[in-house]
Amino acid sequence: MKTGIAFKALADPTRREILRLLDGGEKTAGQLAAHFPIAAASMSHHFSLLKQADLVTTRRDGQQIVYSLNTTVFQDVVRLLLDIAPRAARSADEEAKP
Amino acid sequence: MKTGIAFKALADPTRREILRLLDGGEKTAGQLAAHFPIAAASMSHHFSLLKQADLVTTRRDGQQIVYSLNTTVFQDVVRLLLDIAPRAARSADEEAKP
DNA sequence: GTAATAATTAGACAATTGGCTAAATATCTT
DNA sequence: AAGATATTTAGCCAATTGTCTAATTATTAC
Repeated sequence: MKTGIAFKALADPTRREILRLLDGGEKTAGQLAAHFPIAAASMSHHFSLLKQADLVTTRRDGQQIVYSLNTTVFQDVVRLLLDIAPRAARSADEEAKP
Repeated sequence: MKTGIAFKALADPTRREILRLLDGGEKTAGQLAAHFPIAAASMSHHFSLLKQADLVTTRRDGQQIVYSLNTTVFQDVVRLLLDIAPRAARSADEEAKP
């Protein structure tokens, strides 16, 4: 699994925000880009990283590329984070859904 | 909160492993360093980052510096990750403790 | 098939990163 | 106070990162 890449992907605030937006439902590259004061090309670079990490999937819809959150892999990452420090995580876990 | 820094701290495999070791209990800088094929000074740099992110705390015990996992902040990070994609996280969460 | 729109790729740039060695600091032992 | 041990700080370097503009590819509309 591409764990390392996933953590790196999460290290950037823009990419975290992209994932946040995608959790609300799939969006086109353009729709996503509109949320940031960054050149489209730079956004594309972020998309590429997220894809490498398998955190998002894409499909083409005509002229547009539609991005979706890969929930499966996102879940894997959460689990891996919990694995790093199961003890510490335990109580966060408890509190997460009371 | 220093969220961004925490995610950056997690982006490096060496640092993730340090946290993993610390989840087993506090350890001195030397004990931690012994687990890696990296110069002590380089390890010190990693420690410094983890401290900046508040993921570890330190105390001096004679000649040694003892590192501990800051479970509180680690939990915060887990929560923040869950916040990025609550929908996606939900099922990971479910499965985490059956 | 030509022009317009959406997105990506290519190449350049400064800034950051992770590693190193050497030097500095802090503590303990004698 | 001098030497040994543990750790950190200071510089240095190559590799990676995040951004940009310009050029390219893919699709749609005329």
